[in-house]
Amino acid sequence: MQMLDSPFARKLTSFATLSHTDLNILSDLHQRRRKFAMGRDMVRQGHPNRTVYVLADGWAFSYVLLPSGARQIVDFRIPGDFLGLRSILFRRSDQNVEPITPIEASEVLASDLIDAFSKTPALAKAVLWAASRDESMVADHLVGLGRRNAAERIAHFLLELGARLRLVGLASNAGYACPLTQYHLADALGLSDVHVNRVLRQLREMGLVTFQNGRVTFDDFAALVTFADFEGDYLDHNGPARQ
Amino acid sequence: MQMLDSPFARKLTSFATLSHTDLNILSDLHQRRRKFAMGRDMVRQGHPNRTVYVLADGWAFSYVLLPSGARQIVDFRIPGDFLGLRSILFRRSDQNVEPITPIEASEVLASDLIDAFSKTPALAKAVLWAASRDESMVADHLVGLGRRNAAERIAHFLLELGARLRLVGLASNAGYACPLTQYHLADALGLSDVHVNRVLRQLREMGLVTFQNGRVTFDDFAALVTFADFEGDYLDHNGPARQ
DNA sequence: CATTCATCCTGATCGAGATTAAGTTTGGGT
DNA sequence: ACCCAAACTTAATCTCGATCAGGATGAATG
Repeated sequence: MQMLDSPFARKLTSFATLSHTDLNILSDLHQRRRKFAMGRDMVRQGHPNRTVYVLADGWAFSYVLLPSGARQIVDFRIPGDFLGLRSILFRRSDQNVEPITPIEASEVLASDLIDAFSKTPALAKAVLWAASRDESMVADHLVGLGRRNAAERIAHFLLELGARLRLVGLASNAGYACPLTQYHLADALGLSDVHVNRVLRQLREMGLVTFQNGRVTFDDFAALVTFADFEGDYLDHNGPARQ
Repeated sequence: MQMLDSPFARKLTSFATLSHTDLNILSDLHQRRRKFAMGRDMVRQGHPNRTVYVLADGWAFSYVLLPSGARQIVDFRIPGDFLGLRSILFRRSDQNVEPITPIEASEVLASDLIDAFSKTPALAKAVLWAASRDESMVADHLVGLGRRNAAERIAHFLLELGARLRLVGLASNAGYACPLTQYHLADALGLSDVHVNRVLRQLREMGLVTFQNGRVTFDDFAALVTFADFEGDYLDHNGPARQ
């Protein structure tokens, strides 16, 4: 069964909360694979949204456009993540989602997902857990924007992204492949592109981390963790609590 | 039944998604009323948390403390809100919660709440909806921090808070009672207390809004909405989608 | 092969907001 | 009536990061 090999299943099963039957029910929900080209919105602000996607391959990000023209990226979505989970109960999306790379995603009808809650309460738990985790990440992001300077912000962000990617086997302590541009970083971290470039150079010259050629390399992981005051543990082994 | 008059029930029922039996089951879960004195943490960062509270009366806020000593307030909780919802599945809290005023809250055991999901799937939906709404608010907050200047940020924040309070009958277009200090605003909005004071004066002198003596007064609501580029609709009638 | 276009890089200048360092108002306690 | 601690207010100075104005590179397109 393809499902059991996907980053999604890998993440969920790593918390050992879903039984095999649960996973099968979830697997049945996956209606079809869809591909999305980069640069065009998958979900649009203010539009009703009746489907959820599970990202199988590729990266995307959700963002808000302000009338000033400024763009704030709220978070990045990597393989194994839900796309548009929040908008299944909120009737319309308050954010846009745009692919960074070509995307493959499994489509799930929101109504099917909700109906499945009654069949397998464990699924409701898992989905609520995913939502909680998303909120946690957004909250962390928020703390960075509010109370960290540019260098700490960038360092922290790169570490956090690494921690998430490690969960689905796409990163190590050495580094990871990363399709983001410096513009993405700027819009996510509330900085100008120029300044992101400058600070990245500083971090590189300090021998902490290198962000270049589509790759993030941790030159001195321990020092970077100290510098950014990063606590990566909350993502690692905090699956749904077992009763 | 006391439950049906609470801000909590008022909010949930206003979306017409919970049946009376659902509400009764939820009501049975409320174990006991607890009071908390202001200034002392109800939930502490890094501590396990096995209970959820529903705020019946008073205000609180959740925050993160950075090693630099800086404090970032993630959000404010007002009557009708869950407290610690995120940490019921995340085994430990990544944030602190501190009362602003004396608090009265109903305690719900996390395990009871989760068990109830199997009895009434509608409850799972409602809880997921609450979590989604929380995430939406945090995301909005994030956008403000990233891409709005101090004045827009403060104006937007005061409007958003007003919209939330209106939902539970604690505010009107004229204004609302607000126990926050300027320090709270500063730590929520990533500004210094001094600058908050300055900008509040500017907003007052522009005839937009007055934040004084524990009260927020909208001197020119329409102008303020324009100034802050506020879209208050998403809170109003976006309850769980009806199938 | 020339030409766009996106990405990345750099230096100079400027401004929003932080910091510092006061003073004032308010309310509670004794 | 007094003291004290919060909360609030204001002004002067400094710093971080934005903005402006470029140039360099490589990949994709004609």
